[in-house]
Amino acid sequence: MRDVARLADVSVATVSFTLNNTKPVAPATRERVEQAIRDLGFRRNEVARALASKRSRVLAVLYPALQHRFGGTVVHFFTSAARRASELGYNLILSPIDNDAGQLGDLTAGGLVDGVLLMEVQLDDPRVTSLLQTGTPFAIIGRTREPDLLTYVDIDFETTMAASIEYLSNLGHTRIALVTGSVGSSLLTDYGPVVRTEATYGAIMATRDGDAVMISCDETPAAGRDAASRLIEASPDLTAVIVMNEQAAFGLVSGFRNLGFRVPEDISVISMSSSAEMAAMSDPTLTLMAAPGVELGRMGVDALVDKLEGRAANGETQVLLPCVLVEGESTARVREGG
Amino acid sequence: MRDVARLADVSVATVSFTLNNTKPVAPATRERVEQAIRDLGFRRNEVARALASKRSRVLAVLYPALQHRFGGTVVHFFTSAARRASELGYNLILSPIDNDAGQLGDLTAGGLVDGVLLMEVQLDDPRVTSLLQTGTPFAIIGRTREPDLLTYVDIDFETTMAASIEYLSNLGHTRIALVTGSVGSSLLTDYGPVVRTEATYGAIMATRDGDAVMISCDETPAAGRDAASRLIEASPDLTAVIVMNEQAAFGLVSGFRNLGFRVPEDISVISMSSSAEMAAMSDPTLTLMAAPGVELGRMGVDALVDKLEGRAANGETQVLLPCVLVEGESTARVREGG
DNA sequence: TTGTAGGCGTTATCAT
DNA sequence: ATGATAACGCCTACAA
Repeated sequence: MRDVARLADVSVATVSFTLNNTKPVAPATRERVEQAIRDLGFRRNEVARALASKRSRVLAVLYPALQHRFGGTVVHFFTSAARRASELGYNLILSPIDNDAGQLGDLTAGGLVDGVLLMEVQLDDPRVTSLLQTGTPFAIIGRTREPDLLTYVDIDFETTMAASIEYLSNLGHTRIALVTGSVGSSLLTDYGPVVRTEATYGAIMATRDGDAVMISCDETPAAGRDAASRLIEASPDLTAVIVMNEQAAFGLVSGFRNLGFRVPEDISVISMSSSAEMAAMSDPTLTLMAAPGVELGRMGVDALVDKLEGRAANGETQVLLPCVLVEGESTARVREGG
Repeated sequence: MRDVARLADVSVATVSFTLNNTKPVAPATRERVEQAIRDLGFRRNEVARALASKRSRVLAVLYPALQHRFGGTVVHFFTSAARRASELGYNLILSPIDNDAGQLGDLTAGGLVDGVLLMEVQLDDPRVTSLLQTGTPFAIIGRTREPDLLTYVDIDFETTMAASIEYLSNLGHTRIALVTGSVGSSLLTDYGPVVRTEATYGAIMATRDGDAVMISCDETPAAGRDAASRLIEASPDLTAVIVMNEQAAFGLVSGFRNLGFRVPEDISVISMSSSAEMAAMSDPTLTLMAAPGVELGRMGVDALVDKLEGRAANGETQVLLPCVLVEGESTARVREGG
């Protein structure tokens, strides 16, 4: 930068001003500076910039290293978030964290990270508390139990569930079961997506004829096959299933088939909050409510950067995005007498 | 750090020395310093450190934003690489890049990134040339056509293919076909995994009885179903298929089923360089050669960091890892008379 | 073994 | 509109 200043015959300050548009610069000098920059192939040193400005323009996305989803949604999310960050002049660092404890302190305390994107948040998440205490700016992908004062971007499970039931209803289904996921059994009661989905399902079904039948199973195809049996046992005449368990959805379909039920002729299956790539791999292909991974990534970054740049005008940004219906071959009008 | 020095009654230099083990420090003073650090909850500023030492301890993983695989392998890779980086005191930033062109210059020129991990490299990759020109330290996940002078970590497709054929041979199969993947048609001839796999397949089959039958199709289940027909047409009496196309493998199985061939009774299918999570979602579950995503991530980072820290003793690090066989339900002994 | 002091390359304040 | 210059917080010869 000194070299640029010398070549353009101005001071380093002026170079900085034109580079950042931080102060008015005469068109003539600006041109000289830009020419010099071009001639020298100059790139400003981001590290020095970060030190002087006390802002590194680096974001971190925190996600649980174990117990993660393998679906295309995660990759979509990462990619989208990284791209949006890049567009806004930021970089995105990946931080898989094992325990729920305080190794996130290392990141932010080091000054390398301006803000944090928190994934797979629990309803009562110790990491949120920790981030609040250290005063680290952060945005949540998901929602805690009381998210009113927090910045978050989440899937609108309530709307999505309503739309799923509505869709099946329009096909004539009344006996609609719900299958959710679990990892071990501990997370069940504290995992927002499951809790909200089950609550909404229960509430809507209560206003209708059919019984509410919910079960949950591990996130594996094998568990899904097993779930099919349990489902038939619990509700022999069901005609439709909503599954929020990407892996189990596959097992469910083959489980039903093994039990002599055809999908979709006898039983319709809809995979909720899944990815299109996954759903297409099933045979028959699954009708799904596609998780908005790309949008979540983009809007999560937007929300965080807004906050970092003091643009979070009125309070905290809070966004809810519904999944979008993609029709596959796993749903059909209810059979006669069903 | 000034505060720490004052509290411990030493100079800032001494604090730095004990923090970095960069010069011998008397046990007594070291203890005082560490106590002071604890008392003050001091964290050294990584940005300042980076500026002064000219090393940011930040790595970037470059991967094509579009045209990416959705399998669990990518997530495994990212997670493993990020964790290993963290263990070594580095951070990993995610850089999806669109065009093959020079936006990677921005990254490295800014001084924010010490080194680069290059994914999904083509046999003749312009990015490699670019990185060489700018003198950016980098390690490749994959191999170029002439990788002798480069640092790389790649799947050993040759060994994996040999093992796959061997496995099927031992089950009595002789008529073994190969299905590879393609995105559009452009990448086919310049994509290392496909080229090496096909070459090895061809070479091995040439030494055996059975004809070599290779086809390729897009990375979608639908294309896989179509491929099943083409395969039967080309080789009506085949008894086994090796698929290096995770998505198409699913379509292949259902395609065969639709054509009246049972898997594995009539035709065995083995999915090469896939992820266990994916393969388990098939019904029947797929026998696979599991891609070593975790190992690739770890070793890729190791290779790069070795290079950065001048520890790349004798020339460039070059690692080849074979996929490991995981038996599923999609392979069986060849049927009588097959 | 420890201290002193000069950078590292920008930003930002205060003059001019 | 532009220029000097003091931070920014740490590392690292060089001295002691």
